[in-house]
Amino acid sequence: MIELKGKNGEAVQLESGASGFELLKKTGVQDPKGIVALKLNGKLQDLSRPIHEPGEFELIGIKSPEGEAILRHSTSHIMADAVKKLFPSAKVTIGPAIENGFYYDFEYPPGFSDQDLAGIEARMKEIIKGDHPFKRQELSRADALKLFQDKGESYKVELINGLPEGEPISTYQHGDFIDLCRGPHLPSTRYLKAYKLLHTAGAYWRGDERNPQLQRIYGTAFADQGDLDAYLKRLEEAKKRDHRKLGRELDLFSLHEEVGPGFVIYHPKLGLVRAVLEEFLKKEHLKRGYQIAYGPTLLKSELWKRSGHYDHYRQNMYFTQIDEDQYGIKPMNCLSHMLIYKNGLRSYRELPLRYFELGTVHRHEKSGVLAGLFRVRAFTQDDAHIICTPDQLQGEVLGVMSFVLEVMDLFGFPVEMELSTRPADSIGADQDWERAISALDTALKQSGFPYQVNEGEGAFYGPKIDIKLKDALDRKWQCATIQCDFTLPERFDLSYMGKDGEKHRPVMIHRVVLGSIERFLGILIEHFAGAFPTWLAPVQARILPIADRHHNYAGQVADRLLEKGVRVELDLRNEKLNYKIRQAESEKIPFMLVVGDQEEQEQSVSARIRGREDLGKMTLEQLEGRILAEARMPETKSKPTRREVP
RNA sequence: GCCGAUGUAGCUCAGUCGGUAGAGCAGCUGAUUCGUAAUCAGCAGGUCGUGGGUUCAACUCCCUCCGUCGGCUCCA
Repeated sequence: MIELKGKNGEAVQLESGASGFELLKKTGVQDPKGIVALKLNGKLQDLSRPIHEPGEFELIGIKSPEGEAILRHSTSHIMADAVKKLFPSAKVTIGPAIENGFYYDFEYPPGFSDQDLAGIEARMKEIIKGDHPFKRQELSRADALKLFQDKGESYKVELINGLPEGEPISTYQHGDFIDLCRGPHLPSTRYLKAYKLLHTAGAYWRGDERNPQLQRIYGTAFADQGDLDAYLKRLEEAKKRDHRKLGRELDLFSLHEEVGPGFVIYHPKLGLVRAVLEEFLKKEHLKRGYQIAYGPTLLKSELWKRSGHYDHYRQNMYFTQIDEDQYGIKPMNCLSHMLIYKNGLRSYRELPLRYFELGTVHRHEKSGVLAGLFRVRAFTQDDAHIICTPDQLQGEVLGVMSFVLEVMDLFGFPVEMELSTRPADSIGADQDWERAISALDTALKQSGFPYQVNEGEGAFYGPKIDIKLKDALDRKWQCATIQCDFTLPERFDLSYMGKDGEKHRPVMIHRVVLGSIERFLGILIEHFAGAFPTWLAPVQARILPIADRHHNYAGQVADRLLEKGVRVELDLRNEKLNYKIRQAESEKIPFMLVVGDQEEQEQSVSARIRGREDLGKMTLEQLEGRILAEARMPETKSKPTRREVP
């Protein structure tokens, strides 16, 4: 007999070698069918596996994150089974659970189309009905190789050969379908109640574009139909908020085949939002001791060679010729800022110098990655380069982090942080990289924020902290980034006079807060579903007179608000109030101000707020107070920085 | 760039078996002067993404290219 302890301290006596099912019975859990696996001493395993060791156990419910992952992984096996039955020439590769679902990659040169999905789903249904248990088997490397070689599953053979010595090799079988797999899995196919295949896609074997392209099928599965429906509804909701759709409907921006892919045309409404956002950014940067700079779009290729961009970033750059010289169109804003710094002798007393530029950059992105405002070929960054002494580096990184957090907080976005280290294609000395990484790492630790490390994902000139925000639909977006750079100061021979009267090398931080204005606007559009907060709304109030005889008074109300800087529009069209309201609502205008006989007599308005009901009548003073409170540009809590003559 | 899908009026979408296009909304004109999500009537609007091919005849079938969408790789 062995003793197992549950999470809540309950002890269960079990015969050594008994299965998880027996353990399940002994715990007397309410809904045994809702338990899909077991965690034994921290390791997940199938319910069917025998238990030999005492220790701690945890029952994994189908609705828990781990349970859902198991459910989805098993669903991918069942789908692979169905695909092999319908398309016997398809070769299986890998099929993991992912966030919100799963996929399975097949080598199947004819490719699957979305029409095939219904057939595959139907076949899956039959397999599920068969109530086949998932059976685990461990086998020797030689047996495993033979098994999959005989089946002609060359990708599985490659995977087995890649497994480290000593790692147990296991297969899972349900019905007559066997797959190389670590597990664990559902007890049987019947546990799968709610699933849906979503779409097909191409994907490279092992994610490398030099490898053959496989056919991927994405799907998802949930514990019950309700959860699946809720998820599908969320996808629908996301579709409704798609900034490309709203961009058209709200007349915000457009992209044109005749202009070129990835080049955004701002319509006046989004132009206004952008202008307000940029004003906000300028204020916040000035407040924090940044100085505004501007550089040209074209710089001679010689300069890009010096910076390393020509050798390491050329495939993303555009070049052009002027007279005898080749010029590069800037993909980053740093070079001009380097030249500002170099324009004179610098003293340690001047540092840190923080150059801020709303700089428009052009990058040659692959055609397949372009998407609305999210991924474009020309975009404007709220970019800055901080040049400081090595001693100041840590503090500056922390300063940028708190800047980003304050701004994200103001918009109401939660954030996540990531640290990216040295990539394969990079420049600079090892020791500089180490110093830079440790500077960022220390700053992160000091901030107390949890973070994840992405090995080899840094920029070619230095490591970076990426800050990702989460929007209203819980989707993550890369916006802010803080990059540490020792090599550009080296390449441009930047220096400053130290206290000791010697020349020293400064370090540099590249950083953006919102990142790309285009991307950030796209995120805002989706986050707010097009209903911008009043301070950003292109039109803040619209005045809706009931009949022609109220036009004069409507004009007076408009003038009064206009004088206070409110963005007001008059709807003097010969239409019924209902029509005007409907239109103002669909244009997401925050304040709708109805004026008729009563209002004119009382010198008031009847206000309606977007998405809500009638607020009732209010005097013009009340109205002004209310609108101005919402229309004022918000500010982060940081106090302005003093400036001294160095 | 690669895999798959897709492209008809400003927008959303019909268009059968191949016989050169239709609706709603938006627009314009007129009537209506109206109290919290669409007043009525009339008019106008399209080189069916591009170029080529098959055919007596192509929005429809085939090929090319371009754009877009979903992914892969990449990324702010």
